[in-house]
Amino acid sequence: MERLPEVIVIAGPNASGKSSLGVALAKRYGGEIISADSRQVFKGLNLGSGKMTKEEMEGVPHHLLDVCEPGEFFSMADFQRLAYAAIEDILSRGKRPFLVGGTGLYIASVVEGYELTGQMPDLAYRKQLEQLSTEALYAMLQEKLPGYLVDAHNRNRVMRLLERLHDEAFVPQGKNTKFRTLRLGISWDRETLQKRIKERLALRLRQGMIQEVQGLLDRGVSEEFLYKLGLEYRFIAQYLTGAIASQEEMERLLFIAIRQFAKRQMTWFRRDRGLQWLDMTGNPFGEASEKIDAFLAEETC
RNA sequence: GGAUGGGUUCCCGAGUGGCCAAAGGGAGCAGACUGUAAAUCUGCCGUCACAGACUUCGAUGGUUCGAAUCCAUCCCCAUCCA
Repeated sequence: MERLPEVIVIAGPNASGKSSLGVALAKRYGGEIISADSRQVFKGLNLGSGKMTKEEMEGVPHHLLDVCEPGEFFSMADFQRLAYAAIEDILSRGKRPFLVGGTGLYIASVVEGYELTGQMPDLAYRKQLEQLSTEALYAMLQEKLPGYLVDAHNRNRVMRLLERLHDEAFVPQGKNTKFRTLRLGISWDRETLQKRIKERLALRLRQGMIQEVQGLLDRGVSEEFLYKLGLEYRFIAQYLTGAIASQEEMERLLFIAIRQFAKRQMTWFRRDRGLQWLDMTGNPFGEASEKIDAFLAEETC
C-alpha cells in the first residue's frame, strides 16, 4: 500500500494564535501554509478577517489568501479544489504542507476528503426556492426523498438537498482521504480566549478596521455581501450605514458575536477525536514539534 | 413636599386572583454540520434526593380555599409640579 503524503493541520478558534504558531512550525519544518479561512480568500478583507501581514508571515509562503474578489461566490468546494492543488504543488517542491485555519468545514473537506459530486450550486434554482417558506421547502423534500433525515427548520440544508435532487439522481456523499494528517488543536481556557479576542479586536480597530470596511463600501462592495460575511464586516458595515447607532454599541455586539463564533468553532473541532490539543500555557511550539517529529517518524505503509 | 408611572427569574420584557417556575427576546451552556459555514439549525437555561418536592416576581404585614397579580405600610427608580 502506498504511503499517503503527510499534511500537518493546525486548527483553533478565533484569536487563538494558530497563525503565528503555524509560521513558527513551518519555518522549522520547511513548510508552507495553506490558510483554511473562508473570509481570507477574499482580496481586501484584511484586518477584518485577521489576515496575516507580509511581515508576520516571516517569509513563509501562504496559499489560499486573496484568491477571489469580494462579492464573488466562493464555497467549500472551491476551497477543496484549490487546497488540493496547493498541497500537490508544495509537495512537488519537496516542502511540507501546513493546513492552518479556523473554518472547520474547509479543513474537514481536505482532511476527510469529501467527495463532491457534479451537483454544483445552481443559483438560478436557488432563487426560485428562495420564494418558498422553509416549511414548503421541507414538504417538497419529503416528497422527493421520503425519510431522509434533515433538520426541517434548517433552511440552508433543506435547500441544498433540494438542489442536489434537482434534475439529477440523488448521489450519496462519500469520502476519499488523500493525506495522512497530524491534527493539532489550539485553545485556551474560556477567560483567556475572551481576553485575547477583546484585545485583538481593540488592536484591529486602532489599526483602521473601520476604515477598511468604509473603503470596501466606497469601492462598491455591496452591503448585502458584507452583511453575509458576518462578524467584523457585518457589524462595522451596519454601523457605517447607521443600522447600529454608535461605535460603542457596534463594538459590544461584535465582541459577543466573535465569542459565539469561537464557541461554535470549538464545538466543531472537539468533534474530531483524533485532534490533539496543545497546552498553550506550557510550551506549545515544543510540544507541537515533538508531536510532528513522532508523526513523521511513524512507520506506516 | 405634591402628582403620576414603575419595581418580575443573569439582562430586557409580558403577565393584573387559580391553567405561573412565570410568554417572548437577549446573554450563557451543550450539540448538529459534505457546495455562500464568520452560514444555518437543535436542545437546555430557579434549586434539588428531578414523572415529585422546594424557593422566587422590591420589603413587611394582610385579604383569600388560593396572590407576581387585591389591600396597607415602608423602601427604591423615572417623569412632571413645587
